[in-house]
Amino acid sequence: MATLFWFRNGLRVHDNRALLKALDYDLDEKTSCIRNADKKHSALVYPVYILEPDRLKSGLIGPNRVKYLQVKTCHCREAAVDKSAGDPLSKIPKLCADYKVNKLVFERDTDEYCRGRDENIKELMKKCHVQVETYSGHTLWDLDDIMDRSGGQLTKSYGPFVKLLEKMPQPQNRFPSIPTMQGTLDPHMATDPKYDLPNVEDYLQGKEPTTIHKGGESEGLRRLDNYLQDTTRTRVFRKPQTSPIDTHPASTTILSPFMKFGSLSCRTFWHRVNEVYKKGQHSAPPESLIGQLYWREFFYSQGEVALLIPWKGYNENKEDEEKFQAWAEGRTRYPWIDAVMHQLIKHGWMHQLARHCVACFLTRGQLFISWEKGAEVFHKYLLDADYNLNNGNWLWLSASAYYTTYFRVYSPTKFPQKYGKSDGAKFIRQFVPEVAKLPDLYIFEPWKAPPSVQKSSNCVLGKDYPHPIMDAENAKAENMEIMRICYEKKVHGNCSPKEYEDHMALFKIVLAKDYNQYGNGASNKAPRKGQINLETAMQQLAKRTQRQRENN
DNA sequence: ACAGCGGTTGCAGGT
DNA sequence: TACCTGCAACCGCTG
Repeated sequence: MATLFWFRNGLRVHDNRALLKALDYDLDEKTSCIRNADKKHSALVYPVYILEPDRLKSGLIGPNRVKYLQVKTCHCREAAVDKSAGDPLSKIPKLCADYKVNKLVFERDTDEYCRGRDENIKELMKKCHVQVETYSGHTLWDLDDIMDRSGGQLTKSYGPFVKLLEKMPQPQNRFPSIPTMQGTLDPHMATDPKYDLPNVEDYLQGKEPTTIHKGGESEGLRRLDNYLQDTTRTRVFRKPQTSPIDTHPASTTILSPFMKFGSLSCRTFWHRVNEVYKKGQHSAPPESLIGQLYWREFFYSQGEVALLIPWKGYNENKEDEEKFQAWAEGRTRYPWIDAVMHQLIKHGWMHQLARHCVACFLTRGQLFISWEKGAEVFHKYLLDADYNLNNGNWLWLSASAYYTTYFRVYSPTKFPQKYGKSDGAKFIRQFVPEVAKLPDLYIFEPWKAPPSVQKSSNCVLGKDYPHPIMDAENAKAENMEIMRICYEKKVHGNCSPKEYEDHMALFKIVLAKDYNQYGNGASNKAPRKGQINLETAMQQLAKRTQRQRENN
């Protein structure tokens, strides 16, 4: 009899509990040791990876991530992987029949779509009399254990969540790499061309991959080694202190794509970092390197949240749709925003704070367009695109849930200058050639360059380079006022279903931009100290811009 | 029940 | 350069 091992995430042979189980190793779960490492294998194991053409062809996945799957995603190349393509619901039963399999093993998935798909597979397998074994492995803790420990009511705040994690037993130690797969595989696998790696050329949509980032298990482990070699950097790592404009080298680890595919084990990451922490003082969550792993755990653990802020984007008018497209393609003519979007499209990776800037711009900052539309664009282009983490971060940043200080808005012009004018300018020049010749002084705001400078920089506004799609300061003031009203009426994050009707009624009012009705006057609460309505906000803005003009 | 506290990463203007 | 405050006053969680 034989076992089918289905690779999805968890594309690795190091610390792969599910794969070891499929190979019928006797594991000591307490010490993460293999008791019978030199065992003689009696059953055949067929590892498969199934490309899902519907998902690849639908345009939901860009060429960079498609290509990422083609590189040696894990050492299993040596073991040969069936190049199956098709819908798993029809493919898996067929593979089971072809290989005369009586057991299917895979690592449990974390997202909605995959969990639903896996439930269907389990039902099918019941009918085929194939036993199904699944194992947790993509997260540091089994997500069910986290939920149990929280008493079914999981906090929406990171701090208490970390306290919860710290009360849990330590993450399981990493399992050793598989001793050998020799003798377990169908001997034909080594020579039969159908076991070659999947050919993904068909799914590239005629576009060439442009990313500079490499994938694969070896590369992930090498990157981790390389980063941890600098023990001081590892110990003092504080995420908000790292820089979004550093590219060569980046100021963070860029291990997220490996974590997404599971070609680097989160337990390997956790234990290796903690080994370095033993060498001296170190930073702590949320800012530390371990803290980053806990953010991942946080968003994987979160369930549904109510989405009540009336973002634009679904009954959109033409103007909003054009603005959305401009954002998505890096044509807002705010060079920092466009540069980050071009980095996304070209390389498939940006620093977290760069993601914040463009996400803020699309949602509560400037365009007030739904975070879901932004999340779709990120999902298509990011190498590390992950349903839970992507959506969770968009909810956070748009202040739809989790994060509530909506009045802290990233400036599309000032933010990149925090890291030094010349370095910020260098980043923009890398990705927005139209403004590359502008001096550092004007590259963040080309429309402020005097005509002579525009001319000598081949960047004449309205001729070589269009004007911005809207005034960021005005849009910010207007949107912040809508957000203020939403928050005042508790139209955000998690609300109880019984409040829903009230909120729906408010939507209509907010959507109709009837701000003043719902500003100070119509509120049943006394106005808070300092509360302003839209009109006042606009007046203040006018005053500020007047002052700026005088100073210039 | 409710006041007080803490919250990964804002900005502008100051020392 | 690194840190301070004022802005206006949000939320979830804790005791």
